Amino acid sequence: MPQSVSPCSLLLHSHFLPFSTKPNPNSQPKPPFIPSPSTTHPELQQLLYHKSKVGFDNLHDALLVFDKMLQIKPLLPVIKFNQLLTALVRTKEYSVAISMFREFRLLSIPVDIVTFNTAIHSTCHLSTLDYAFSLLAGIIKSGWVPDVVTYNTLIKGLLSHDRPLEAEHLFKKLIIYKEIQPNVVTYSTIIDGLCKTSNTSMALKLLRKMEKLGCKPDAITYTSIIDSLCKERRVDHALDLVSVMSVKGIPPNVITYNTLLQGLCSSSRWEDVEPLLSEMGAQKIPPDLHTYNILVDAHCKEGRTIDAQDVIEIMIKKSVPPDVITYNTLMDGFCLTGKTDRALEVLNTMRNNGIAPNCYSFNILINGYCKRQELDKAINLLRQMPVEGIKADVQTYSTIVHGLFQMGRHNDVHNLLHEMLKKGNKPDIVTCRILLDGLCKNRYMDEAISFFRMMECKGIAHDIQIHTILIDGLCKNRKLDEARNIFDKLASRGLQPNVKTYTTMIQGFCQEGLFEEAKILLSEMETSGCLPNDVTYNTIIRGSLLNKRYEEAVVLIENMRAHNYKADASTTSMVVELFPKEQEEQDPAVLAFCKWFLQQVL
DNA sequence: GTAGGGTTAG
Repeated sequence: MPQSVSPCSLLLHSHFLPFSTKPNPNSQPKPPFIPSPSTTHPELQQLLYHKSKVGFDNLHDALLVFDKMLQIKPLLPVIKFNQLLTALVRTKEYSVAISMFREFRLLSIPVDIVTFNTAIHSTCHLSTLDYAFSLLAGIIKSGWVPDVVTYNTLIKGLLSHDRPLEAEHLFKKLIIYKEIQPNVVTYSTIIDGLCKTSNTSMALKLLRKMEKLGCKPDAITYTSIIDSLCKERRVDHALDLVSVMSVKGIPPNVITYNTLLQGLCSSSRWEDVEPLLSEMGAQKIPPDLHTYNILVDAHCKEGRTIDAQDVIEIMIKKSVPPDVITYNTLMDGFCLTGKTDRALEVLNTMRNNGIAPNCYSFNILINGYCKRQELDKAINLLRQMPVEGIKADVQTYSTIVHGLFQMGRHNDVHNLLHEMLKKGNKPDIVTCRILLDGLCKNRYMDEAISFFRMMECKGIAHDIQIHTILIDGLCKNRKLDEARNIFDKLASRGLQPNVKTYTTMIQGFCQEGLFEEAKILLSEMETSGCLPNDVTYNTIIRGSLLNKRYEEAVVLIENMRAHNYKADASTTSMVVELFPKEQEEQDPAVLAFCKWFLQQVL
């Protein structure tokens, strides 16, 4: 016989409430929800329907509803309990949803395939999928039949846990044994998985295949591929696909347009932004919060914080109030232009507008301070975080550690890393990169090499950036042979050098007078399909000057200009330095080169 | 009543 407070509720209260009772400051004030003995069944049922769409405001409400439901005799239909679980999923309380599902079973509350599917969905959001598959076994053992939703959920779960091969295997098995008829969600899920693992061409093939098999793709199917094409900088292809959608009578929605807008902005296709926004207007698709946030971000990344603020003004006028992401983006914009004081003002503005800063907000500002070498201000913010109920994360600590290393304050690094571990933050690959880089930059080369070996043993050194950092450290500390040794082993380790890796090694060769080797590596880089960037050109040009290869410098500079790259400050100042101070000491070749170069630059 | 797509930071 269920009590007024079920054992499950007690467990949940004691275990989860400390983290979930804080009211959400973003939500409008609402009358407190307390289902009382006078709450009628129809009221409760209506509330359940509503909450299954929007989620609960807090866990406490959810548990009160559950207790109330248990008191009703005869038991409410299964659909109502399913709505309760769905509401928990909407609140992102996945582990609570699973506990509650188990409670259903213990209390012999009837469940159906939808209940199981919702439980599986919750499980897929947690760290392990084992329970999801045991639920699948449970469905079959209990005599139910898993449906297409069950399998779609599991496929998505496998994909989001980085297990694409198992997802593919499951999909193929389902087809072969005719367990289910895949639908548009099945195909869209797999297409998105392919897109997110850089297999866009396979995704396009699957798109054609599903159509051939008579399954009509929808806007979501196309949006996944459009996003992938945009991220690969194939924006024109993405635009073509939108035309295809229109021809096929699949109208793009606001997410499709936002995806494209993001693609245009990241590819600096500003001239195409206005027309896209007009098209949205013509299609009667008003911009949403995401749309505005993309625009704010685009302006900020270009240093146009005034335009970004104008967009925010428009948002407010159009009743699309800015959220924490909007303000964080603006703060980042101010930090990018070195205006940390303005960024701090934004932090206060958001508080005044009733939007609570989150961990990101602090991380952005801390990063801004670290870049300006204002480490004490960064550390003050770190101390302010717990006061506001925000827990610093691994990124907060890594950012400050990076800043401390840049300032040469390696003694403070030690303490901060200890604090980070003590507070339960696990270092990630970025923390490792920062530590390795910091050791190299602070001339702890032997320690850096030992740290690298330790990472190798733990299996986390398999990362091109880690190798590049070590190669750079070795080169800068005049250990070219060791650097070269590691560089030569990259391919056999299955690592592909990137622009930075090549450029670092080229710099190493130039610095040691091995200009021929640098040139060979540059051509190797080009043949491998890795295009030199502005830094590569500036590096090898400085190398050619350092090695007195003026004629080659001329060719390289012309090459660089043909690619629309410019000489940077250090290349330019190097040329200026070359100008002999005394007329009599002039070397005609040097002088000719310098004159030519300055003509090019000025 | 359950499943699939888009925005911020080291």
